Amino acid sequence: MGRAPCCDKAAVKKGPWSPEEDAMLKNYIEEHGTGGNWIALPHTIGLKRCGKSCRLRWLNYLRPNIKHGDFTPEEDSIICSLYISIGSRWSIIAAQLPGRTDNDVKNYWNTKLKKRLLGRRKDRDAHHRQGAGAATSQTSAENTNDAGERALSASAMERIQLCMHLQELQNPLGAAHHNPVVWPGCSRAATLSNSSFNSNSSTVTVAEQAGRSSSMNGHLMGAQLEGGAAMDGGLGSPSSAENSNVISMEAELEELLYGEGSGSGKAGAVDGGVQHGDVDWWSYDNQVKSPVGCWDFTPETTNAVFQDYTSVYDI
DNA sequence: AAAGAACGCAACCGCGGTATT
DNA sequence: GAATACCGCGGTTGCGTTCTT
Repeated sequence: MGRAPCCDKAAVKKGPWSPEEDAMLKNYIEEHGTGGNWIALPHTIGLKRCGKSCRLRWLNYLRPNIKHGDFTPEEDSIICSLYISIGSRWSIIAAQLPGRTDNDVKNYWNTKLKKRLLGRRKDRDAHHRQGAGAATSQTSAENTNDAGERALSASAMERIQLCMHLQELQNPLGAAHHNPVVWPGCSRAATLSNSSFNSNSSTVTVAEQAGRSSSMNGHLMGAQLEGGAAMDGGLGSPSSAENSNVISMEAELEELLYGEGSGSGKAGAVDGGVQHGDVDWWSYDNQVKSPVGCWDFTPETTNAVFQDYTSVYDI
């Protein structure tokens, strides 16, 4: 038995909101509140809109104190850091940015930040494929790579790349993959109240929030470690069995990230990890002054952000 | 100046979680 | 405990705008 539709699709208007509709909704909610029932609200007002649509319009546009326009470097920093930590949990990330909505943050990440940070990945991939193609024809290793790309969500891949970069900044010789930010199950849960990212009104337990959803959308753990090795959102250090799985996972990730025979996973890494392979795929433009110049803040700032997270996760 | 491509944003869709009956 | 209804979230789409050729 399927779920009943929340509204009569044929009877509701779709598409952009008119100023009149905005005014009706805004006036009513400011005067009466939502009444705790978004589905009934449009009928009450006389709007030919779906209740969900009204809710979205209110939350993303009409609500007081909504901030529109450019994001500040501080906001960029928070978004990047939280994305690394918890992935595409936009509502949680937006909660740390007063006046920003999850939709705003999501759009900003997808259209600006992601491109800025990962824009060079295509180049790297193209370069990698070209090299592999020159050595052999379609190898099984390459096929494995492709399968891995499918298995790992884009979100997970991005987080891995970002974390490796940040860790290499902090410790160029260290194992970038031993990062509880990427492997949240490896460390104890901690709250953002210890970090610089807690809002005035709410303290978000990132690990809890991240583990709350059984689906773990876009999360590496959910995608790759289901079964015996699954690490369930942070309940202590992994067992030795888990460790061995993590190690094999790391090997797999190295394979995915750097290709066959990458060894330590640092193949081609130079100058504090700016480059992987032959492409400085973290750089945004040619005027990069620091390895993270694309973020418009200094390596010190970046390290501070990372330090926040290492402390949050009690490394 | 025109056409096509790329971009950015608002809105929609579908699903999972949770409260209620 | 099961069925139902609603809420909230993340992913995706559609379309207007801007940029490039």
